[in-house]
Amino acid sequence: MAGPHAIFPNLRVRSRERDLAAGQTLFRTGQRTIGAYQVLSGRVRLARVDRSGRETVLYTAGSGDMIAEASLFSSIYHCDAIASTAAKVRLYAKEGVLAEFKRNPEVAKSFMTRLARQVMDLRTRMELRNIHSARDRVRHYLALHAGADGATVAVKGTLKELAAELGLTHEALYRTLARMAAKAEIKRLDGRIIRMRALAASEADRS
Amino acid sequence: MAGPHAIFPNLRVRSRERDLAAGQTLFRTGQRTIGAYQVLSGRVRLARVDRSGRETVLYTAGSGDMIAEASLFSSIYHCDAIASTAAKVRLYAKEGVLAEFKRNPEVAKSFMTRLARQVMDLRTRMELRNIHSARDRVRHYLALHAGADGATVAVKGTLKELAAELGLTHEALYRTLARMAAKAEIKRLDGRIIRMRALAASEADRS
DNA sequence: CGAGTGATTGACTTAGATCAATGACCGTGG
DNA sequence: CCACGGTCATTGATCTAAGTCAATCACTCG
Repeated sequence: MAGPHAIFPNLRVRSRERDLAAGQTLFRTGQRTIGAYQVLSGRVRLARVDRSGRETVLYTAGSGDMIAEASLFSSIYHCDAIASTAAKVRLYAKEGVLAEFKRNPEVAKSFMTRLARQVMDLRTRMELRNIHSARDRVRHYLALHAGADGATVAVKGTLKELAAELGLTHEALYRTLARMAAKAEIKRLDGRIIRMRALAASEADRS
Repeated sequence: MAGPHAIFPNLRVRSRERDLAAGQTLFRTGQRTIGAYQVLSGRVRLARVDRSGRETVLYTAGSGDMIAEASLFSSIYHCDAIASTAAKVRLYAKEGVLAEFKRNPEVAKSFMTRLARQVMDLRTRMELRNIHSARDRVRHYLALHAGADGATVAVKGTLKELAAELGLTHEALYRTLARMAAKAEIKRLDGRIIRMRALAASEADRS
């Protein structure tokens, strides 16, 4: 959970913090947009309610995540935002941000950069989720997150969190890592995972 | 596949079409960026090659998808782009686009809008992929894509494509739909799926 | 009219989800 | 200072839904 860094690091865009109790609504579909938010702590879910009255979760934002970016370019919110846990959020007021974009193209550019990176990240994650085998998913993740040496992967946060990011149950992840370690495909030291034989890892696949 | 609409509908940003043969490289990691591309037909994959020489696919772009948006803000490409099939792409030259952004904030804004929407879309898809049960995944999808009446879902493309989007095998999708239809949870007419009893769909879950 | 593809269904297998239990750690309040 | 409640890490046993392989039928396209 690296402490959430500000969305607009370079400049003082008008922003305001707000605390939410669990279950509290941040905004609702149809309300006029006042800006985008960054979740500083806790979890906030975006959801839509269909005609039948049941809620469909679109996304659950955790610490550091931004929500309602698109609201900067729209006059009303298109989904509801509700705090799933007690949470703290920072509001970036729409007019302030847009005015700053117009005034200062560099800020607009850095925001676009941020969005573009997010798109890439998300696509990468999607591709990961398309891999069905837990082992291959882990391999893919390790390959993508290897440090400069191509072998060492620093695990940020807990393994449970990693499991969630990989779309696996934590048990499945533990087992997969254990099996890979048993086969000397990886080694584990404290918070790091070392990929051994990054080469030639396609054969010898008996459990 | 709905004909790909131009990325910059409003104005004539310098763009150029290019045809790729299957297997042909569009760009490689480390090359200087010349711009972003939109895939007009065929499929282009983004991939990284790890130190061991094996390729990890980050994303496969189909007709209408944009790739390398982030390259507009970076001086080098960070992954390889290779045509998986014969393909046609449109290049939006970096300088032209960036200059236009600076000159015309509205264009920048519309591009940001596009990126923001993409982020939201991707997050929504991610949330979908977090659902493990095929049936619930289909339900979630239907709820999200219901038309104005809250019940009718127009299926764009083939069911196989839908299966891919849902992250299911086509067999699994066929079976799930068949089962839901058998239980009168949905009805199917030509290309549409009608959600019956959108309400009260949580009980009665025997196969 | 055959080749290619989508849609569909059957049979079988298995990987991963689920349920469950244990040990290590950690902070905290009494 | 230590016992207790909570969470993470780990492993075992079991079950089932979804993947895999395979076959069939309907269509469409040259």
